[in-house]
Amino acid sequence: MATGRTHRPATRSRGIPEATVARLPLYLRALTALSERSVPTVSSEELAAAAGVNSAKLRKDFSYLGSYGTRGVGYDVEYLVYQISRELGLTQDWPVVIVGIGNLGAALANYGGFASRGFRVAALIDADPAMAGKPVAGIPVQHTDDLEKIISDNGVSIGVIATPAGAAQQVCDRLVAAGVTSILNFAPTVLTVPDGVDVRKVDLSIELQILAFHEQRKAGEEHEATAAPAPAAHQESTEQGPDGDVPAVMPA
Amino acid sequence: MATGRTHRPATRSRGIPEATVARLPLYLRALTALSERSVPTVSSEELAAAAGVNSAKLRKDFSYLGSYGTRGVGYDVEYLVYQISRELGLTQDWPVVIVGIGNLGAALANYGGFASRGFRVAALIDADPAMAGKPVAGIPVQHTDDLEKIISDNGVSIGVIATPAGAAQQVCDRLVAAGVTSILNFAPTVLTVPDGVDVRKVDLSIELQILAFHEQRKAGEEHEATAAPAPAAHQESTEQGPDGDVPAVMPA
DNA sequence: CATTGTGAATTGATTCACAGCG
DNA sequence: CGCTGTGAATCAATTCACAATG
Repeated sequence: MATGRTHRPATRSRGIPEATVARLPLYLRALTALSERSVPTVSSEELAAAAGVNSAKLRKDFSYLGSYGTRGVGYDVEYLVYQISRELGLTQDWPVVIVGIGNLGAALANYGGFASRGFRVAALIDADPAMAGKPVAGIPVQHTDDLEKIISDNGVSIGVIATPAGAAQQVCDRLVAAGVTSILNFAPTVLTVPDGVDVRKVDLSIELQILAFHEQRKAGEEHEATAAPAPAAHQESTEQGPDGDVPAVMPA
Repeated sequence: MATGRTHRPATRSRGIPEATVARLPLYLRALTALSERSVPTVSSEELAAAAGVNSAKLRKDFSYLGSYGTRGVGYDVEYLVYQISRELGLTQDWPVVIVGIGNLGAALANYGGFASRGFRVAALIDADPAMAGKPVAGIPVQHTDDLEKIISDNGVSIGVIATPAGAAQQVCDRLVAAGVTSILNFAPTVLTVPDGVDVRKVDLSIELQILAFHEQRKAGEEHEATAAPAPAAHQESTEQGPDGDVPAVMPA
C-alpha cells in the first residue's frame, strides 16, 4: 500500500486466491475439532456447515490445494489437517513478539491459541521502564530499547503491535528495520511499510461501525415498502464483507 | 449463515456495496484527523493516501453516498465527516454490552475509541460471581444471570462476546433472545444465529495464520525461478484479502 | 485546469450444475 | 450411488480513463 502502483501478483505465488487463504484457518479449526473427536472422515457438506461456509465454496477452495478427497466418501480428517497446516506454514514454529503490553497486549500474551498452532510468544516488549522485568503470562516484559536485539536473537519475522496509535508507526518502522516482515496491527492507524512486508489490521471500532451501519438499516425497516410489494422478513447475515476488514482494539 | 440458502440481497438495502461500507470507517478516521488539524478541504488523492487506499476506489466509494465533492477542489472535510457519520449511523448513540470480562474483555472495556464515536459501554457482564460488583474501567461488572434484564433495560442492540469459546454460542443465544441483533464475536467459534442478526468476528489466530502463509512464501523465494525469467524484487502487501476475514482473540 | 464522478473494462470471488469417479 | 472436483455462469469489486464541471 505504501509506494504507489507497484502491485504485482506476487502473493498469488502458486495461485491460491487470497479469499481461500483467509478461509483455510477456519477449515483447520473445524477439522481439528473433528480430529479431537476421532472422526475419521468428513464430507464437504458437513465440514462446510461446521466452518460456516457453503459446500461448493469449500470444495473449490480445496481444489486449489490439490485433490485430497475421495469421491463418494469425503475427506480424511487427519490428512486434511496435515495438508492445510503445511499449506499455511504451521508445520514450522513461528516466534512472535508482542509490542505494547497494556490491557490488550496482556490479553494477547495470555491467549491460549498461540502455542497450539505453530506460534510461540518469543518476547513481550513495552516502552514503560516500570514494566521491564515484570512477568506477563509467565514471560518477562523487556524494554523497547532492546527491540532490535530481541528480534534478531530470536529470528522473529512476525510482530504484533498493541501500542497506542501514536507509537504504532514508529514501532512498526523499528520492527521492519530489524527484520520483521509480517505485522499484525491492533493500533487504529494506517501503517506504511516497504514492499515485501505484510500488514494485517484488527480494528474494534471499525467492526462496530460496520455493525452500526447494518443496525441502522434494520431500524428504518418498514418504510421504503411504499411502492415495492414488500416481501417477507429480513435477513442480514453480514457475511463479513470482502476485504478482510477487521476491527481495531487498543488500550486507549 | 445459519439456515440454508435463504440469502436475499437484504443488506444491500439502499445499494451501498459491502466493501464500501467496510471502508467508510477508515475514511472517517482519516477525516477526523484532518478535521482536528482544521484542514478545510481535501482531495481524493490526499484522503486516499491517508486512508491507505487508492483514489479511484475512494471516489467510487463516495459516489455511492452522493456527490459531496467539488470538481477542481476536493471534499469539504467537515461536511464529509458528517455525511459519513450519518451514513454509518454514528449520529445516534449505540449502547453496547461486553460479555466475558477476562483479559480481553477488560481491554475492550478500557478501549478509548468506544465513546468517541457513537458507542457507549452500557454494561459489562461476566459469569464469575466473584467478578460481580467489581468495577472495570469504572463500570461495575454484572452477573450473567441478569443478562436479559440488562439488555432490555438499556435498549441494547449490539453485543460483544469476549468469553471462552465454549460459552460463546450459549451467550450468543441469550443475547439474541433478549433482543440483540448485532454481535461482535471475539471467541474462536462459528456462531449460529437466526436471520436478521449480524455477526462479525475478530480472530487473532486466523490473522496470524494468514500472515504465516505469506511469510512461508517469502522464505521459499529464490526457487521457482527455474524456467521463468525471474523479474525483480518481491512485493507482498497483503491488502487484507476479501471478505472480512478477521482474527480471534481470547483469554484461553 | 485540477479534480470529481462515472461508464466501461477488467479482475476476482462465488455459485451453479453436472460429469467423473471410488 | 454419493460425493468430489471443476468448467461455465454469475455476481461483486476494482481499476481505468475520460468527459463533465466548479
